[in-house]
Amino acid sequence: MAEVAKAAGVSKMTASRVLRDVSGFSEETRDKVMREVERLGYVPNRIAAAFGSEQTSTIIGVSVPFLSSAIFGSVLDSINGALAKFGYQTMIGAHENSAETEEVWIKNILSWRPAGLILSCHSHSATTRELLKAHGIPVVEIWNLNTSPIDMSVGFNHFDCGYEMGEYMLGRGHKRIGYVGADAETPGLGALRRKGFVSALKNASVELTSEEILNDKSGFYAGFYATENLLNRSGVLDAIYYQDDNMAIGGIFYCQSRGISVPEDVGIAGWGSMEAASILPKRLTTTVVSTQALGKTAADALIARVRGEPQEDLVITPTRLAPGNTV
Amino acid sequence: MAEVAKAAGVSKMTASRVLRDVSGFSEETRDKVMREVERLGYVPNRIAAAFGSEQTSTIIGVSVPFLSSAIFGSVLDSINGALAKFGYQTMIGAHENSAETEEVWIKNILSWRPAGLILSCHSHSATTRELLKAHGIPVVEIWNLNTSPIDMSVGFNHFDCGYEMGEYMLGRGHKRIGYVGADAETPGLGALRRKGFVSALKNASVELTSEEILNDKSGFYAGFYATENLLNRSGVLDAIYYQDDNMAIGGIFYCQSRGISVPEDVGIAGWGSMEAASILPKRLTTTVVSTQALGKTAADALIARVRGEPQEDLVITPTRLAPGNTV
DNA sequence: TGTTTATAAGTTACCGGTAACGTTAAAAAT
DNA sequence: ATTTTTAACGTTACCGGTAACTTATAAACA
Repeated sequence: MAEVAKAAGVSKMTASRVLRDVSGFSEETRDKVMREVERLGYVPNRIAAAFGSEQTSTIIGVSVPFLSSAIFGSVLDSINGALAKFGYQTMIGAHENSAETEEVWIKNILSWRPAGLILSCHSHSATTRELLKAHGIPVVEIWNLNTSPIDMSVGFNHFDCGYEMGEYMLGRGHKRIGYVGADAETPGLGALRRKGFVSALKNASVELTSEEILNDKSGFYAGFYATENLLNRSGVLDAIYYQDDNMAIGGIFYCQSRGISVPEDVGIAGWGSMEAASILPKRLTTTVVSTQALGKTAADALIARVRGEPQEDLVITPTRLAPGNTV
Repeated sequence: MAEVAKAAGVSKMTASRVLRDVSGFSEETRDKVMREVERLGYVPNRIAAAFGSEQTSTIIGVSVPFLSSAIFGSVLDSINGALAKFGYQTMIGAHENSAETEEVWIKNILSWRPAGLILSCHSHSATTRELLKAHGIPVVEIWNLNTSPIDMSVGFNHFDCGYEMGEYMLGRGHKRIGYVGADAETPGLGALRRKGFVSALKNASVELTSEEILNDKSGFYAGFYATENLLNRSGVLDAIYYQDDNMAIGGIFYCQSRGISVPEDVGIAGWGSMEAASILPKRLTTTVVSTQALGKTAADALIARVRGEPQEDLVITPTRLAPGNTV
């Protein structure tokens, strides 16, 4: 910048002012400086800027369970787009549903003095909570609505999603009901939906007949395979609730391959309105969620807090049970 | 750090040495310093570190078309994991298959003085190429093997993938052949596979009978819908090559919904060995690719270059045509 | 014993910006 | 004509580490 300033015949400080577009320079000076910036191909050094102004950087840390998850990918896209628009850079982390991995990542990212963090879908270690509180950095926890957040929480109410689906299935007259999930060792929020689901059944004095929770990651084949296990083990079921749509689709395919009709022989419901469901011959009964809305809301909330604007601590992102033709 | 040093009764410099684990201190001193680090909850300031050591930062920029794409998500996971292991932070960007968006992102990330960049799946603007060459920063271009890369290239040979599939289809006796793609306005590398495919047909004096390239993003429903358009327009086809597996699956479902048998009435092939194909009743004919291998290879290549270790400029990630039961 | 060598520190200057404050000259108010 | 205000700059110090150098101490050696 010193070079640019010298070439433009002004002081470093004036060049800095022009580049940051703060007040204190004339139009004429701006032109002179910008011309030299262009000519010399000057690329500002944000490291020095972040360092010089005792402020935090324009980095925002975003952590998700896996980057390969389609549904979180779409949340990430939405967050990243919203943040980029306001001049923030996204630093990502994949915590793999482990509080330790998350803690390591958080320690790392805090050393970059980020302006804020967006954490998803995991309960944090004690150290993590302390660290974040001590730094007083804006944090949005997303995915599940957390009623006692570190700072802010934007998310779906997974328990209610499950509860609602439980009531719906009972309402359709089902009695022998199963559940299919994944990630047994590192439970995500599917576990919370299951809890809500089971709770709805309990209220009607119905027990979960059987369940199959794999150790694998969720996916089409996991759903296929788990359904096979479940049905082999428990015999006839009226309906099965799946951790998510992809697993439910796998279940539908298993049934199809064995000549089991859906929903006549067994009802199937998922969660998450995932894209794959769009090609099924029957519309999948599921809970519709907007990952776009979630991501944007979370990013906006974080930016508001960073800028010191008023912002609710809790924002629920609505979900809707969409009855299809599979239950 | 000054506080820590003072508390430990050593100089700032010694504390710095301990924290970076470079030589020049005793075990006793390390213990003293580390104890105070723990006690005071010191989190190092990497911004100051990157600034102080005229070096580049430990940030690595990674740009992909979309974060919501399942296949790139898996590449990202693999890259991020490999980079994190070596103490690098990933800054992501989504270029949405636009050279301008990419350019804006690159200018932004360069202001963070990253140690290196991983760019995917897009030809760059002239300004971008100049900027990167001028900065002399290590760059790996991934996804497609680029024979004249800015710096390094790690990828699949998309043209050959298409060519191979073209030959395979001809070998199965198909003559009236169609193509289905997406992203017409912002073509990715599906366009290159199509080119290879068409080229194989041409070599056997076969013209592409018909094609349907949507403006939408690729996906199950896009494949479903595009197949409907294609078949309505061109009547009977022997086989269809799809931009990727997800679209091919959509195509299979369209056929199923209309009572068209695969592969008896029409053959269907995709690309990318995507997870969804695992639940199909028939194994999908496709090209198997390893996104894991690609990501890890790219990250390793970049780190090698950053560290000044010897590293090939071009690394091809092998692909394999996997004949299934759909062609 | 004196000299060399290795190890463990401390000192100083500096990285490239920005905050805070000081200066100047022109415009506005009295 | 003088004072006050304001916009447009310039100066200086500083952010929190690290590189490069210097110094102190102890061990190894001729």
